[in-house]
Amino acid sequence: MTKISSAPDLAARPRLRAASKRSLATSLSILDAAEILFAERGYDGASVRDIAAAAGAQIASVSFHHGSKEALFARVVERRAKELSRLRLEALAAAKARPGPLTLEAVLEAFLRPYLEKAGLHGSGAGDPQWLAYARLMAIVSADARWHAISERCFDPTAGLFIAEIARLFPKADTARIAVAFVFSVAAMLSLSTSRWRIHALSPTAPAAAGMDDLANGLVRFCEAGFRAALDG
Amino acid sequence: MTKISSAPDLAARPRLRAASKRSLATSLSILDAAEILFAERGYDGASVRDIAAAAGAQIASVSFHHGSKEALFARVVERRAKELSRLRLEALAAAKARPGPLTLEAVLEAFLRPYLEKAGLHGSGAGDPQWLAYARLMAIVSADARWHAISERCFDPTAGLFIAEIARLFPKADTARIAVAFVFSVAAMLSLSTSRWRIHALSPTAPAAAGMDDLANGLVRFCEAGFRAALDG
DNA sequence: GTCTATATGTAGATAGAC
DNA sequence: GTCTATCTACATATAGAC
Repeated sequence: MTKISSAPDLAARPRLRAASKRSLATSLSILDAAEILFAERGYDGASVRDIAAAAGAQIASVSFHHGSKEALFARVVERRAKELSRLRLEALAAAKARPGPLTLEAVLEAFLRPYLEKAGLHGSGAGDPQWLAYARLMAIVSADARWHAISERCFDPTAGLFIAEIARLFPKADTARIAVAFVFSVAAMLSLSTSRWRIHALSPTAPAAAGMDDLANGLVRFCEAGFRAALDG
Repeated sequence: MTKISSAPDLAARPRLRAASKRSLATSLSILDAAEILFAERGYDGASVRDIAAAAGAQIASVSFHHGSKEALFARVVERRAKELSRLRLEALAAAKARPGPLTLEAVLEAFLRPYLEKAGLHGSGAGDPQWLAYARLMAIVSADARWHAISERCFDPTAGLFIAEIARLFPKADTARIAVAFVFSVAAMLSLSTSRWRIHALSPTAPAAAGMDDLANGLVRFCEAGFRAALDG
C-alpha cells in the first residue's frame, strides 16, 4: 500500500504564468478521468496509467499537472467540495429566510438535497456522470481513516455548521448525540451511492430506475425521524 | 487493479487427508493476518506479501493454503459470516419466543446487537480485535460492487429473513421501502466501524471510550424511528 | 507542455529443493 | 507442508529530447 504523507505537495510546481488553453484541457480531462476511476476502483485500485489512458493523456502529463498520485487524489476531492458546500449553505440560508420557525426537516433537506440532486438521485435529469462518480468518491473518503485530513478540510467545516444549527433547534440535546445522528445520516446518504445494488438484491419488487424521488424522500424522512428519536432520549 | 473472476477457486487444491496441527495453525494465522490487513487497507491496499509476513509465514504458504489472493479474501469474509448469521437468527428466535407481540425494535435489536457486541461496540469487554477487523471488512464488502457475489452468499440470505419478518409486522408496507430502510440501517451500523473518527472530529465533547453503550443504543433508536417513518408514509 | 524512454520498486504467483 | 529463488507484470515517478 502507498504511504500517505501528512502534507502532500498539492502543486506539481509553482505556476509562473497563465496556462494555455490546451494545457488546461489536458489538466481537466485528467481530473475527470481520475474522478471516474478513483470512484470505481478506489485509490489503490486505480492506476495513474489507466487514468492517463482514460484521459487521452500521457502518463508524464499527470505528474506534470498534478504531481504525485496522492496529490491528484486530493485535488479531485477538493475540486467539487467547495461547490457542494456552497449549495448546502445556500439551501440552509434559504430555509432560514422562509417565514416561520426553522425545522429539523428543513435543515436536513438543505444538507441532503444538494448531494442527491448532483448525484442524480432525485429530481429531473439523469445526473452528471462526473458528479455521480464524485458522490461515490465521498463515500470512499468518509469510510477510510487514511483520508481523515482531506475530510477535515473539505467536509467537516460545513458539517460543523449544520450540527451547530441543529444544536440551536434542540438546545437541551447533547452535542455528541447530534454528531452521532449526523454521522448515521451521512452514512445512509452515502449508501445510496455505494449500495443501491443491495437494495435491488434485497427487494425483488424494488423499482429499477423509477422511484428515485421515493428514495430521496425516504432518506430525508428516515434521517429526520432517527434524529428526533436520538435527541429526545 | 486486479480483475475479479466470477467464480474463484476457493480451495488451492482438493484436500486428500486431514491437515497436520502445524498446517492448520499456519492456515489460521494467515486468515487472521489477512483479516486485519484487508480491514485496515482494503483489498488492493493489502499485499499478500505483507499478509504472509504478518502471519509469520512464507508467501508461498498463502497460495498453498488458500489459493489466489481473491480466494483468500473470500475465505476471510466467509469464515465468520456463518457465526454472525447464527447469532442474529438465534436472537430473532428468542425475541419471537418472548411473550407478547413481536416489535420492530426487537427485530432490529436481534440484527444489530450481535454485530455491535462482536465488534466490541457495546457491552462489556473491549472486543476481539479479529472481530473488530471483521466488522470493518463487512463495511468494505458492502460498499464495493466488486464483492456483490460474496455479499449475496454471506449476508443477503439472513438480511432477507429479517426483511420478511419486518414485512409481517407491517403488512401494508411496500417491501421495497423496507429494503431501503434496511440498507440505511446497515449503513448506519457499519459507520460505527468506519467513521467513529468522524464522530469525534465533529463533536469535541464526544466521549472517547465511554459511551459505547450510548452509541449502540443510539443506533437502535435511530434505525427504529427511521424505519417507522419510512413505512408509515 | 508534451512525449519517449527508462529507472526503480513492488505486485501476484509458482517451480522445485528439502 | 515449508522454504528459497525467481518469473513476469505492472506500479509510480522522472529525465531529457522536442
